[in-house]
Amino acid sequence: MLAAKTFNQQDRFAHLRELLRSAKHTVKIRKGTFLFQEGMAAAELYLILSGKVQISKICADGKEMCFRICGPGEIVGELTLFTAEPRYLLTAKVIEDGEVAAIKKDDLEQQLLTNPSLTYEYMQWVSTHARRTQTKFRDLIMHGKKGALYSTLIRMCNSYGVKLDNGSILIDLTLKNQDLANFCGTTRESVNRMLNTLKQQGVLSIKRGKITIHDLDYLKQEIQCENCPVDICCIE
Amino acid sequence: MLAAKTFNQQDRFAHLRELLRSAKHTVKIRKGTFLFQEGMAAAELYLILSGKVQISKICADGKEMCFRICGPGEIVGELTLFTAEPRYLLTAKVIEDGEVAAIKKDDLEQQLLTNPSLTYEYMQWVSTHARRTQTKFRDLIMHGKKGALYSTLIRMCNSYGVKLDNGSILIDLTLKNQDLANFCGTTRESVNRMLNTLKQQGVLSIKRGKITIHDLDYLKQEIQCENCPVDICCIE
DNA sequence: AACAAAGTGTGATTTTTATCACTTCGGGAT
DNA sequence: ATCCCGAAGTGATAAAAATCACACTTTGTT
Repeated sequence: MLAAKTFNQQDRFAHLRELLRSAKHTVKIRKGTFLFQEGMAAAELYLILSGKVQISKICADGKEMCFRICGPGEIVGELTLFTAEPRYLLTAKVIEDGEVAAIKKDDLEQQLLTNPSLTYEYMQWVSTHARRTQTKFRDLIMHGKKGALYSTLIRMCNSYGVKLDNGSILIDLTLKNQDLANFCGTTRESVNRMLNTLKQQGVLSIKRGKITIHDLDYLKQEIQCENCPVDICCIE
Repeated sequence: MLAAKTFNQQDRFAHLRELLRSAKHTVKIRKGTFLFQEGMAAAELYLILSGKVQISKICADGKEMCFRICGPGEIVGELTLFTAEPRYLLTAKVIEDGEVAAIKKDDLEQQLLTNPSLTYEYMQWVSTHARRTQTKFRDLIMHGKKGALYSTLIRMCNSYGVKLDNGSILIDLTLKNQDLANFCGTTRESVNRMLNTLKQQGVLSIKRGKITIHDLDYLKQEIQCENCPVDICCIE
């Protein structure tokens, strides 16, 4: 969310982004550490300046459900805004060194409420986010695990995809089978088997941990995709 | 959402509700008809005055995923707010005769942006909603179909539950096995078998289509419930 | 009361998904 | 080059869930 999308769309959230960029307080983040963990009291949210952060829910039994992978320009911790006793619901793990700007939740709330153009942008942003989450989970639940994987791949094309000359789309993230499994709510082995079938069918190929989708339409067809707008059909 | 909760909580959204109640234009709704259907251009949202409306997504292959069942005091169609080219994403089917107040989307947006206490309440409302949706779908995906059903039952206790003298909780809705299946993303038969097992274990009982939960803790334990706040742990 | 319609309950079977237990591959580090 | 390690790949099996087919109940209607 609030990402500098690879598939260009004009920036509907210019004021909001600008405000966040003006934050004075920045923090370096190191791979393997946590920006925050679920349950922690939350007083700040973060704008990623560089590096990558993975947002996920960690279960009591060790299972992990991954929601998004955030890069430069994205905000994390936004779900704590406008809540009475704010605690992080999710865990933010740093997966690539970088730096974040820390924004005090209270300050930001103040600004969002008092600056009209910010108010408007924020409402638009939250609304888009709600629609996105709803469609995403619908996909994850309604067409079995295969549907969950296909939907995840389609959304990743929209979130992290780079269009190649030959028309294929490179998902510009290094993803292990396990990572993908965590996005879909399935197992590493299942993901592996499904990916290999798709490889054999020529729907995609994988090189050095990066997936290239050759036949996006095939994936869309299989989950009865209705071609929702790109700002809805992406990873959170 | 914005429901007059059966489990009392003070009304954090008093101004918002009041505004909506003041809408002049009301419409009678008849069981079996649709308040709106997905894909339709959306210019209004609705406050339910009486009757019941079911919000769901209908798939190309006939499958249905149910999101919520709304009664008096609840708003439907809110996902269209602050979107550029508004279309309903979901379908609202009337399941009990009643009446709704229709609110012009544009008017409401105007009010939400210009009246500060409304702005604040709306932001709180949307935020709560986002957290709720996220935790709900996490439950639906992470613990298999049994987890999906248990989570749905727990949330229904919070949304529609009436506490009985003996400590049990009556879910005050007439639900068919198929309805529950649509909430959980599973089949009627699976729901039936799971419910019967729970009956035998004394966890719940069913009388005239209404479920009473005797051992809520059992359900919570099975899905590693972390006792999130009631305003998060309910049906949308 | 009799009947139809809708919904529930259940066995048998198939399909999907997870789990377990390995083997193989590929890219650093020594 | 060789060793090592984490990840990928894969067969065998078990468990979970869906599907099919049909009997049984309940509910509402004439």
